[in-house]
Amino acid sequence: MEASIQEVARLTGTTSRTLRHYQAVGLLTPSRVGNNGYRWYDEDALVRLQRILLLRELGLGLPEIARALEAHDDETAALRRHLEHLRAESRRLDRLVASVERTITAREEGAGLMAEDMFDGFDHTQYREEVEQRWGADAYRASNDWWTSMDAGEQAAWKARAADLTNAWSAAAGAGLDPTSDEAQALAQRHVDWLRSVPGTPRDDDGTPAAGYLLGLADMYVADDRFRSAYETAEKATFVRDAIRAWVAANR
Amino acid sequence: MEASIQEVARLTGTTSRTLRHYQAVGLLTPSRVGNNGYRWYDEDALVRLQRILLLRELGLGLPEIARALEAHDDETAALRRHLEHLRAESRRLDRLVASVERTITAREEGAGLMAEDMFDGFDHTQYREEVEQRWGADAYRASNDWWTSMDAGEQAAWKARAADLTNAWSAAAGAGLDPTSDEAQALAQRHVDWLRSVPGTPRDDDGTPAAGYLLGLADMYVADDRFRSAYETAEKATFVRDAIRAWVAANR
DNA sequence: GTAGAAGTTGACGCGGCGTCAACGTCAAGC
DNA sequence: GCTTGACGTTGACGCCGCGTCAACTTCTAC
Repeated sequence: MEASIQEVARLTGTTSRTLRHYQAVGLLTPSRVGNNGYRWYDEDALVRLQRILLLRELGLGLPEIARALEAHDDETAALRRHLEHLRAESRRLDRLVASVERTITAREEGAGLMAEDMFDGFDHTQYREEVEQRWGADAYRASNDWWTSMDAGEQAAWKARAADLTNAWSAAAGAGLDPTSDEAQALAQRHVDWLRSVPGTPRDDDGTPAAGYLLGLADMYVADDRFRSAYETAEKATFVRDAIRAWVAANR
Repeated sequence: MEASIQEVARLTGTTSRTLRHYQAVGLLTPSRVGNNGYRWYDEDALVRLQRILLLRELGLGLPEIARALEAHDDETAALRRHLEHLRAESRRLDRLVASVERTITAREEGAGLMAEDMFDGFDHTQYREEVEQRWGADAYRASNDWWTSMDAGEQAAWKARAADLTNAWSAAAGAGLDPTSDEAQALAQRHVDWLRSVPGTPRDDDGTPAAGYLLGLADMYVADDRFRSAYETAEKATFVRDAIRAWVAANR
């Protein structure tokens, strides 16, 4: 009629440690405790344990299980609440998976766009003439030479950095921030620093990227399909443009 | 050029506590520490922090982030591993959701089958005559009276108990256990105890459910479509039958 | 009497920080 | 020069659900 703690553990496929824990948190009290301290469980305790284990298998936390077992007919309600919770978790995971997939893709291909077409981009857009007039037609060749001189590992690292920057922009834009906020301006600073590290970038006398170049680039992010798609939506590309414009206004 | 810990926190949308933690786990070291102990972060540290935060947003753990940042071009590989992990988690959640849904359904409807048709079931099957001959035609009426005499709360509690038993059977059968294993026999014991608590159950002189009744019931779980579907598959219903048969053989 | 199985309590550990607590530092205003 | 308040520091506990020692007692069988 009564079972020892190990017998209960074997019967239910759990461990004695777990049973002690359940007692510690007030979830399952042994029906009897011998004067030697041994715990004994009767039929009722076993049934209660089964219900606990069932709810646990369904993913409920111990405190919720305790609450559900208090008011007996409230269990279905608890399950329904839990179901909502699980569904929300599932959606969160799905979004995460999509995010990771996008990041991997960005690092493999999108980064290439940033890295290789960032300069090349001018060749295909309405800005071409203007840019060539201002900074000369060999800016592309210079950057291309720089790029092809790196080995695969260096290129990969550089791509990753570019892709992360794109991702950070996307996240900031998606968070509903203001383009003039601290975070956005910090990103703009990173963006400028990143351009600064790129040979072929047109510069002012002090070596920093030229204000006109930055503004032209910012406009292009919105106007050019390929860049716009790198930032996912037109709204996000606009956010990037406005943040860079604000940065130029504040720092030049 | 350098930012204080709070400035960094504001810029990146995190907290100073987090930055200290990252230093404690060796993930991000301040570029400089004043002789007053204050931490200062430069451009490089900020870039590293951004990459950390990106990976964290994607759900990677701090140790994995540390590893990914060690070997720079290994980040994409880390993301790919992480993606697999996330997908597995997603599948697990989906299974959980399905399980919870099934349990709720079982408690609402399936339990009704156990509770109301458990006896009624005889009326529709090939076992009707046999059962009526052995235990009398008024067994159903007795149990029906008992059932209708409970209020809604009592009925709900009883349904939940019945549904849990069904669920436990389903889980045990799905786990690939042997019908004669300790766990399966514990379930059979619960099943018999449960029948024992039901008025109208044919009994032996000692008040326990009659062996013949148990065996008939066990056969019916496999033979009758409605019971078989309560246990989801024919294999699971067969598992229940075999476990009950083994229990009868061992205890009667 | 002794070995071995099974029981006990007590404690740390995990992940990623949030949240006190208790105290030092620095710039600004009186 | 003193106070005030913002900002900095280190240190420690808490969360969740137990797994996993450790150190010890109790029961059972030979």
